[in-house]
Amino acid sequence: MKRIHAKEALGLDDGETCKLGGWLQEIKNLGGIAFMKVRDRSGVFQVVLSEDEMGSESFESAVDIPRESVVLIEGEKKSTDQTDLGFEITPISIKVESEADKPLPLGVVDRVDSEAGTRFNNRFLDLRKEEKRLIFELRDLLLKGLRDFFAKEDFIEVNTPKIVAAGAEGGATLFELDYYNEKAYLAQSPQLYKQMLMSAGFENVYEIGPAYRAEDFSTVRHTSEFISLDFEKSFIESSDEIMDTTSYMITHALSFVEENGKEKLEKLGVDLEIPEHPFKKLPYRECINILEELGKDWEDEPEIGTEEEKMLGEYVKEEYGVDFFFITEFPTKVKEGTFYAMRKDYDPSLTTYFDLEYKGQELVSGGQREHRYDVLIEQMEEAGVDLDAFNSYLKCFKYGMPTHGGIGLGVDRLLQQMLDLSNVKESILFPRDPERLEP
RNA sequence: GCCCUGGUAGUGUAGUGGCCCAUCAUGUGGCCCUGUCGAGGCUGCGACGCGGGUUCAAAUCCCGUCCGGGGCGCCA
Repeated sequence: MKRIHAKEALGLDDGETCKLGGWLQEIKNLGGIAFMKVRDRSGVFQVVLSEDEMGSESFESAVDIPRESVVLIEGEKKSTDQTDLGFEITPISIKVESEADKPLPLGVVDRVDSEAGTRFNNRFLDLRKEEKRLIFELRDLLLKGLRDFFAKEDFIEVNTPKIVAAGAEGGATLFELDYYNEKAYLAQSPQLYKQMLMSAGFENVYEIGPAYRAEDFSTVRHTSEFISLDFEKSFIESSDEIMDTTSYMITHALSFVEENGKEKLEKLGVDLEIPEHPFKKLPYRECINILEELGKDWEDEPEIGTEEEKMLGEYVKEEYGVDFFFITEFPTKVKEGTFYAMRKDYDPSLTTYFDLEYKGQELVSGGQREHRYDVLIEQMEEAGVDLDAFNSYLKCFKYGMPTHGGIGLGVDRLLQQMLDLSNVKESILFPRDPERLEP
């Protein structure tokens, strides 16, 4: 007999036999009668064990099965109003496919909390909890929603190398590795490759892939390995086009999640607000003014740091009732390392670069790139970049490069903020940070 | 990199110099219980991260070390 899920058994007639399988969540033994709670992907079903009907020996061996063992139950379906799913199983046979050790290093349904470190050390058990699995089912919907948008907008999905010879930014955040006796790095960003594809004439591309940063951080919004969504568009007139695409993309993806994940969102208690296109734009300089009005006082140069981001997030929420807003026209000084950022013609102290903030946290960074070879070289020299390391990148600017721009978005952060998760690591199956390489 | 916090049974905690051969819960073992769903009752098991030091006395104070959590910088 083929094994079916608990939800499917719901459709069976009373008295029909079926085979169900899953993880033995708990046994409530009342003496003479006992109830097994078995969990599969679709839900938790109940198996009724009666000593009178089974005989003492099989009753005793059944109630002795350790929690979280994998069991296969063949039995008769019986409707009842005494369980959540509306039925229970009277077993004909109970097979232990894989017995769980005792005690569990992490309780799946225990009435005590566990620390995040303990949970991540035993992530396979942690992920058995419905509320954890739902995060990843919603992540799946989010990625589907994003891909759905790009398909509609005529973008092609690409994959660029993750083993690279040079980084997009400074060297301090690069993971170094040995590449056939040559020095190589894990890619921080697909930035330079996306640009080369613009020169190749692909026009609209996007990539969803890992990015690596060797930063020594300790925050709830950083990880050493994250999934970056990057897109790049050619023949743009200004960075406004990039911002437009970004806000369409996000409204589309969040609507997709809401439409297809209503029940999941509800189970997690998330009230997902779908933003309206276009998103609010606040120039950097204006943000500084707002912050000053809010009572912010700088000793030196005014800057938008983490605290300021949160203040601005609260401000736009109150003032405009929105979770998303762009900080535009980043000063060239703030974007010092970003040598490929195009500056404003009318004021080279400003760039075309912007950030997108979601609930007071940085989610996206992007802008128009400098496509003019000579200007790019100047900016690289100014940034103190070793030009030789970027030969293969620079070459593509010499033989026909259209105007272009794009963004990088932290997918894990988007999910984190969307579901109000306390730490970005909760949105990653097996997160990496300076202290964690396993599991 | 700087700063703040913490490490006590499998899990989560109480205990800040003697009242601690360490509290409670959960778990786990044994026993009782025929409709549980945070089942219930009785009973047992199980821990002070590591190394030094101070003291008559250290889970508690000091130093070092290892390992968590968080803030800032930085960033997606």
